[in-house]
Amino acid sequence: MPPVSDSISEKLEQVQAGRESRGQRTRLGLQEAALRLLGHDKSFSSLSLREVTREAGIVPTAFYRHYQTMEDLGQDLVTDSFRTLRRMIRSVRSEGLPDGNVIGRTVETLVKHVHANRMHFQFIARERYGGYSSLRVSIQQEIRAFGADLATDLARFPVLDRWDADSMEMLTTLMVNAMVSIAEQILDAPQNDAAAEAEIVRRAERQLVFISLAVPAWRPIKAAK
Amino acid sequence: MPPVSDSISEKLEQVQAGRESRGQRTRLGLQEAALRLLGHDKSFSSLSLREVTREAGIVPTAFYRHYQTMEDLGQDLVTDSFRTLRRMIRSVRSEGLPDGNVIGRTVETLVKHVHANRMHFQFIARERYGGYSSLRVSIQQEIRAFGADLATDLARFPVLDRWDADSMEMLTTLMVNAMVSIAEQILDAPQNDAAAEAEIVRRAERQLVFISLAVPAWRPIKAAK
DNA sequence: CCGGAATGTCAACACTTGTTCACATTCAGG
DNA sequence: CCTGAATGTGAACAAGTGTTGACATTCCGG
Repeated sequence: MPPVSDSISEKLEQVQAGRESRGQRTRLGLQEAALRLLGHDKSFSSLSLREVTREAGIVPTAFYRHYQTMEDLGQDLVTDSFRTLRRMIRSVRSEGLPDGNVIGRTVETLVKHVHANRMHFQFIARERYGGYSSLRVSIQQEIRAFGADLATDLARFPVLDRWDADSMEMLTTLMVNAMVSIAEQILDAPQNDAAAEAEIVRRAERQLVFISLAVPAWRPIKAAK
Repeated sequence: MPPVSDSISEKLEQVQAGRESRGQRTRLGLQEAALRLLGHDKSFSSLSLREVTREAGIVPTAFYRHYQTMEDLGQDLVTDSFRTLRRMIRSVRSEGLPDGNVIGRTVETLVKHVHANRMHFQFIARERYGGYSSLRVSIQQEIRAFGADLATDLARFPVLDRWDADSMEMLTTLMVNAMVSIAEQILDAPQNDAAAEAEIVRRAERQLVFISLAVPAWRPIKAAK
């Protein structure tokens, strides 16, 4: 169970022998090198091709065997990062219907996954509004898709299944924004500071509880269609 | 009434003659040049010293007469951007107590000011989670301060004046996040597309109304102090 | 008006960058 | 096994970068 490469191995469907080809391996190496460099303060857009290849232990020209430009590498990172995100929400969904406090469990899993995929989340946070515009729109699209997923999940709740699409979208964007904010706070908090992190979690849960309080009071205009 | 320089002229209190000194002028020129370049897709961190001086119509070495490093220029831009933000909230506050729908007026003023200071807001959005870490923390501090301002404003409302500080902070961060999100959406929307913008405003108002619906249901634990 | 501080200019440096080309190595399949 | 494709390597280029030092200009206060 290699810790990272499985996210890649899913990608190649036509390679019958489970081993990744050499190309795929260094391709992955480039992605990991970029993520590693991103941790150290810089943003992806201010990351040079040579820097990445150097970190990946490869000569600059070899880069072109895999990507035409740095922007393409970024695209790969976007899709990969959101693959892990989707996996997360899938795991939450599979834990059955709301029995305990859903909010607490959701926040907990979110935090756990942010830690497990720290660099991917960092990349997303940094590129969401900075750097290459193509990456920006990709990220926005993926976030919207994530919100849609969340909507189908929420539709299984007692009251919400009667809501119109517009109201649903409003609620999900509100929650997605909250979750994004949580992830960013976790990333900015000092690592291995359990107290600070607990405080963040506490506040996040209070926020979500507060939001949920508005649900019964909302009158979704279903006839407006 | 020079459109931009007034935000700077406030700065110099010891210059008695209303005219800015040559130094202040080119200093301002550098800031404007940076903002101008930022509009064209790049982020501040991936902006070279020479690029800025070139845009400002100045030789690279002259830069050092005003700033020690690009990061310092960024700091100036941060404080300047938030000066306009504070001015905005002040204007909303001075419009008297809540008579009409507060939410509508707030969103409207926000959108107006985003347009009036488009490049400043763009800078903030881009650097909030990218690039130089020193700028990141400055921005976070300023945003927190903005939330505190909002809290004192909200404390004049009937119900909220009984809330404890913790609950107040939760509410303000929720609203600030919403406003930040609005600003970012406005920035990303195609300019001069009134329809798209109206849609954004509509959604934003619905979100804020929704949030406000939770207020009566919330039980602030004041004794928890 | 004049002398010193503030500001701006020019030339040069040592580096890094993206991209190219020709050449070496590795690999997979007939 | 051997051939062609995939992948990696090395040298070289033109251009851009941050920073330095010495020199010119502008400006303001005594």
